[in-house]
Amino acid sequence: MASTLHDVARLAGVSIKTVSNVINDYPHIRPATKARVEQAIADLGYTPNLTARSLRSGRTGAIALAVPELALSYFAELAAAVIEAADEAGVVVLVEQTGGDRDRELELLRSPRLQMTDGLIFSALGMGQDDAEHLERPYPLVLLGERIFDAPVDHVTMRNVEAARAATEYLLASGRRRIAVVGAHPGEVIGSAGLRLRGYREALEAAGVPYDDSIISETTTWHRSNGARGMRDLLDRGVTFDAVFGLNDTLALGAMRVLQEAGIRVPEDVAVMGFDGLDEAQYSIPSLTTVDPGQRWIARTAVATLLERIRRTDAAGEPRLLLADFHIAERESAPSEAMIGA
Amino acid sequence: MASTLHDVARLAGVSIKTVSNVINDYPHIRPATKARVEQAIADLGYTPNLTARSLRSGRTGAIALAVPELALSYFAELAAAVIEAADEAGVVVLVEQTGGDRDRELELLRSPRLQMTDGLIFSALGMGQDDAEHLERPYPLVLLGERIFDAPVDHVTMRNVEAARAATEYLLASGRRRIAVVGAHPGEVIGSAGLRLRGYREALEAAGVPYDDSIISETTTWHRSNGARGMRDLLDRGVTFDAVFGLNDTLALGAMRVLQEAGIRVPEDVAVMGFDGLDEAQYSIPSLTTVDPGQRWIARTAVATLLERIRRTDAAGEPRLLLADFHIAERESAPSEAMIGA
DNA sequence: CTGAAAGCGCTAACAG
DNA sequence: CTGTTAGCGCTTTCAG
Repeated sequence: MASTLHDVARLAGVSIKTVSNVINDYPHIRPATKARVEQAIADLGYTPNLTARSLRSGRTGAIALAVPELALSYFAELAAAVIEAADEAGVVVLVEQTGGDRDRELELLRSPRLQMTDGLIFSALGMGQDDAEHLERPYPLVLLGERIFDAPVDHVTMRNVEAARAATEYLLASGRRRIAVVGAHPGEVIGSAGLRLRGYREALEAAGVPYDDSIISETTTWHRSNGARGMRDLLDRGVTFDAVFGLNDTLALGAMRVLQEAGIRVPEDVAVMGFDGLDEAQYSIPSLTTVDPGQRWIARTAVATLLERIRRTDAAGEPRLLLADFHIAERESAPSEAMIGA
Repeated sequence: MASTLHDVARLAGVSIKTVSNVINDYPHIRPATKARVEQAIADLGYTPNLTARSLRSGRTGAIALAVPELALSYFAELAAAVIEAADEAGVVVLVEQTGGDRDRELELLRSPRLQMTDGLIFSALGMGQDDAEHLERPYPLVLLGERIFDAPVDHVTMRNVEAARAATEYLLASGRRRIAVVGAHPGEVIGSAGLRLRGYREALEAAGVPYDDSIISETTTWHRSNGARGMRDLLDRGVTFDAVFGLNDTLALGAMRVLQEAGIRVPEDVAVMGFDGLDEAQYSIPSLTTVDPGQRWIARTAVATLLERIRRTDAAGEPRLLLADFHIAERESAPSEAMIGA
């Protein structure tokens, strides 16, 4: 079926090595020979067999990306950015879904399937700090997410605490004092929820505003329905608040919907702030003010770091922690002080 | 580094063939031998080298999925479903993004990278009917989408015309007569926009409602902002309508936002209908009535069909056209007749 | 039931 | 500048 180096060599009347040289454009080849070989390649429609090349070189030209769930916008956007960055580097991406399940994550880390790739970008969600050791494998790995820190691997992530603190400060600066939270994880310290809640508390404390857990709503997963449910809980409790901080955009959008159903005006009665900087946050009604934690930078940096590790596997160097810059995307659901003044 | 069959064979004191037999659980092995080999495998932490296996067998255990853009919810959900189905079959998925660009789609079809996979699920968007011939390749391929029909490949897709017709009939049945459309593609006959518009026209005609192109808004791409812009156009034209059919959910959501900004009540003044059955359509305010064209079925069927082709590449059989069932997901933005009566 | 050996298509020493 | 050759690690006849 497909032609091989031998076929090309035979047709061009040269040896297999010469053909190989042409393909990998080895510098010293007589132009005439080169032309003859190229002609033969064209005639046969020859393409090198990548599997054979992989076996020989130990490189596949593919990387793996593991995320909890592609259908979650955050991970879809992450995957899109990773694939784009990889494509620019001439590398393809194999995408795995773990469902955010610890066992499946651990299983993936030991999976022989990973041999089909040169390295892994791993967005952990189910695993916790105690599982850090499982990340130590003789295989290029870049960790994303905020479930595990100080593991012996490169880690690209966002400034959760600082970004959540900035978001809360923004709400405080706009005059809000009773800021409810949707999406807290019971007792969590590390992890997106725990860290963001910490940033929230730090901002309150710095401003001298008391922390009140009656306006903190907890949920396990971060789908839109959870944001809606969380807000319903808050309303049912009969507590008062003048702002809501959704620990991610999806939650904030769900919460905003319930607010509006209840006849509460956004932002006049209650301001809403999200976290993630999703595309769709621009198109809700009202559009969602959110903190963009630098996801595209994270994707690009993860790919660059992984490829770097793959290239120089020998001179490993210390594992690095790389943190993205964040910024607040001010929109309608939570205008800044200035806008209110206007 | 990694141990090989030879290492295992040496440790177990058997030949390499015996080890291979154990791994591929060949039936007739003496239990004692088998146990000894398994012990050696465990001791060495041996895992078979998949690249070598691929070279030998000609199979990679991976398939490719090409979509325009993962950040579009529709394709993210499609990819999630494809990966899940593939995973159940023990196959991994390499995801490529084409940007919906014809040249990149054609390039992908000839890409040597595809050798790293056993087959391709190809969601074409930029290519048109005239490019059908390019799909005829000596490589298992399943086509998705509605840009190309009657190509010599398996094609899994939705009933665009019928589903759009049903959506329109639903609006007509609920008493709407002036149904605007957002997202039409100028002059398109085949393709999602063209086919869905045809279904729309068929329904109007059957009901004796005149088609009026002053309430048809055109757009090239199908992002949320296009839906918003389309609706603004309609409002600027000063035309009247009592319903909007967004040719996909994203457009419908964008359009709905603009309606509400303009103080037009949904569904009281204008009903809104989408197309795609996206998860997020459940969480908008109001929730979006939409037609679910059977995307999950499409994903599962595409994977099953592709694996089937890969398995029996010899007895090819005729290319098949597989069409998903659709249904209308009735929600708040467009209540049915019955609901209005209630 | 198990061993020996060929070869998938390619790259890279090593010769010439 | 180009040819020969030895594997990468595995599967698979073909013998025993």
